[in-house]
Order: sequence, then C-alpha cells, then structure tokens
Amino acid sequence: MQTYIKDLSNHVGEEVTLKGWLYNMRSSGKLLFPQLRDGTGIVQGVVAKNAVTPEIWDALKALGQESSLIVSGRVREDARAPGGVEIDVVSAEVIQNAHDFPITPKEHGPEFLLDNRHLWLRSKKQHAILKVRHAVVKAVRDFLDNDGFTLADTPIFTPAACEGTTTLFEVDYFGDEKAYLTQSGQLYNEATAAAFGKVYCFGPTFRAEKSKTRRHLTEFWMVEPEMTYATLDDVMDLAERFLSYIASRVLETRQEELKTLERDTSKLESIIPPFPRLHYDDAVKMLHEGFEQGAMENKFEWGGDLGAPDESFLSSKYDRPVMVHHYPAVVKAFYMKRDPEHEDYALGVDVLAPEGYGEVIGGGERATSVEFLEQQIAAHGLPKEAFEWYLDLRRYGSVPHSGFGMGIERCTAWMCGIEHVRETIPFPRMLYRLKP
RNA sequence: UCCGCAGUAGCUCAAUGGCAGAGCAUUCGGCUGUUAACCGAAGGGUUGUAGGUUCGAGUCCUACCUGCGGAGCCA
Repeated sequence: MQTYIKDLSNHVGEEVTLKGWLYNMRSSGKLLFPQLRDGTGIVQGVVAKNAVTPEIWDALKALGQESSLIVSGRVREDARAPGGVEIDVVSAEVIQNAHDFPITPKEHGPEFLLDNRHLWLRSKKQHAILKVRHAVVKAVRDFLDNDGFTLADTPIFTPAACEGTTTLFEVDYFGDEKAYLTQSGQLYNEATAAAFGKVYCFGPTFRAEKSKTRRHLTEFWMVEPEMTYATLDDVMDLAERFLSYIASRVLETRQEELKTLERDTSKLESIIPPFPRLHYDDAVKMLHEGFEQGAMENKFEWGGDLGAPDESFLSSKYDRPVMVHHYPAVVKAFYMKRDPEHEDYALGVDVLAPEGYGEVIGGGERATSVEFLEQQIAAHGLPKEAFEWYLDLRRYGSVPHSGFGMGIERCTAWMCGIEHVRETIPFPRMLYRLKP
C-alpha cells in the first residue's frame, strides 16, 4: 500500500511504502541520503549499508536525479529533517534509473528552464507556485458558487472582435469563414446573466498583442463574473469580497508553499475590506503630487489611461488593493456605461494590486441603451451585424448590469510574491514562446 | 513595434586585444548524519551566425539571429 509523503507525520514508527522519484541524493561512505518526492512532498531517506541487501545498496547508489523508485522504510521523527520526519530505508525497488536530468540543483537561466518546462515543473518552487494557483482557482469557484453565481462558460471560437481594441488570434474555420480566439467572455456573459441573474465564465483567453513584460501571457485564464441589477458600486463591493476571500483561502491552505516561496504573508493578511476607492480625477491629483515631489518621471496628463509606472505609484500608497473608478470614457471599451452626471466618464473600475502587481481586475457597469450602443459600435468602426444579438439583450428586458474580469496568473503571481506570471501556469504561452 | 542589456563546456559564469578557465552536472575513487554535503581524479569547446579591423579577436567594428529587462496595450 502506498503512503503519501504529506501524510507521513501520522505514521511515525510505522513501516511505509513510498512511490516516487529521486529529488536529490547525498552520500557519506556507508550512508546514502536519498531525497524522495512523490508529488505531495519531499522526504529524506536514510540508507545504511548494513541495513539493506548488497543488491539494493548498489542499485540505490547508482541512481541519477529523477530516477523513479519505490521505497519501504520506517518513519522516524528527526529534528534535523525538514518536515520533521525521515525514512530509515529497509528495501527499495528501482523502476527506472534516470541519467543526466538537465535541471541540476544549481542556478539556471529562464531560457533554459522554459525550454525544459516539462521537467522544471518537478522542482520545489514551481510545485509550490502551481499549488497556490490551484488554491486560487478553487477559492474563485467556491466564492462564486457560494455567492449564488452560475457557471455558464462562453465560447473560445468567436466570430468577431469582442471589444475591437486588442489584437486577436485568427483561425481558419472550415475554409470559408474566419474565427478568432476569445479575448473575453464579457459580451456572452451579459446574455447568460440575463438568463441566470448572476453568472461567471472561467476559461482560457487569448491576446495576440506583442506584449513583452512580466505581467503578460498570450494565453491566460480569466474568470469573469457578471451580475444583473448591479451597479458600479455593487461590482466594487464584489471585487473587494472576492479578492479578500481568495487571499484568506491561500493563507489558510497553502502555508507550506508560501514558506517555500519565502512570501511575506503579512502582505496577504492585509488584503481585507474596505479597499480604498479612488476617483480617476483624484488619482490624477495624486500623480501630479508625485511628479512635483520627484517620484514620477513624467507629468500625467488628464484624459489618458494609467500606464504601468502610474499604477505602481498609486498602488505603492496603499497596503491593499486600490480601486480606481470613473475613467475617461475614451480610454475604455465601447460597452461601458457613461456616468449620467458626467458623460465624459465611464462607470469602469480597475483594481490595482499592491507591490507593483498592477491591474488584477478590470470591470464596471455596462451600457443599457440600444441607441447608445449602436452609436458606440459605429464610432468604433465595428461591424453592426456581428453585434445584433448583443443589441437584442437591450431590446428585450434591458437592465443595469455589471461585472469584471480577473486574470488568474496575475492574481497567483501576486499571492506567491513572484516576479513573472510565466511561472504561474504549467505551460506559459508568450510572445516568442510556444514550446514545449 | 520602440529603448536598453546579454549570448564562452550539458548548466551558471570568468578570461587588460596575447596559452580557453572555474563551480555544478557526468564517470571513477574516499568518507556512518549529509542539508545546493564535502575531499581527490578524469572526460567535456566551431566562444550565437556571417563579414571586417589587427602581427594576433571570446574581447574592437557592421549586419543578422536568439534570449532577457522595460515601454505601449491589457487581465
């Protein structure tokens, strides 16, 4: 019977069988210290030459890194061992002796590691990051499911640009038609929301932009909740509860991994409501003050979208996410509702994560009037026929509704406190990176 | 697309314009408590590609290729 490494502390004094791979091995004459990993953890075995048969001794001694093997031994508490337990090995069966595993326990560069991503996944840090990713995804689903949202996934093949702004990946659709990979489930979400009230979609999203920064992937996972009879304030309330819940669940369930990642957990503990809410005009004022104090290189001009340095400056003023709302309408998508009091502003919100992680959430209230949307579609040069179904949503029972999108990888990178989103997905797709 | 940086052993990196080097990995040997173990030995090179300057180029110049970091755009 197989015992998993994560459960070993419940088996102290017992003989157990572990099935896994050799993570690393040290030796000292007539002692071997194989580190075994099985996907749930890593434990060190101790093999004394006089405690095993000569055949087993020779077989173990010859093993290369990442060899697969089954080990039986007694679990013993030992203060010297990370994890608190060790295995006194009594027998072992080698499944495969592997040689020349490329990723050695030394430093490597990103290019090499990404070329070997299929093997890199086995290392401790990558393992920890992807466990946190799983916790984030689980928290997202649990939160929305428990909050009355219905999962209603949206298509990945789409006939036309959703927003008309970003560059799309084009695919041949049976020769006579072009299809595009989705850049957002947004518009379809509005249709399902009118059917179910509160919905979310959660799936891969594609952007063909040649973005080359630590915050971008060409294929990433996005969760997009949408609520009917909801306003900008409602969506900000939701974002606040949503992010706080995710952070608390990560803290609750992934302590070990956060330790491996050397994450300062106090940064996650401070992600609690209320989040500061900043009107765009007030954000601009802060940026101007920053410029006068010499903290900003260029003076921000009212009317533009916030750039990466602007976002970093604003978020550096707070210990928790800051929600910037009421952007100038011109910088936002065509379907954003205008502020009835000030038509130049859109009822949109971006949630900027602290520590320079940037925009993790973007969303807002959607326009409800057919006439307004027709005018917007024309102004953006979008093909009206493609949006007829979307306009139907306003023709038949139009209601105020709001929602947002959150990038799973950005959120995970933030939770983990790591530099680059490319490590937060098993196989990252980036500009110039399609393999493995 | 634009700006900046880099490319030398399987990996990470050294080398004033003057003999191509180290650590890790690999192979062999040593060590009964190692924590990226340590000690000794061996094998391992078209210095990204093409051209140029020079008595002599890893080093200087030009172009290209590849990667990294950043900007724009966005989640």
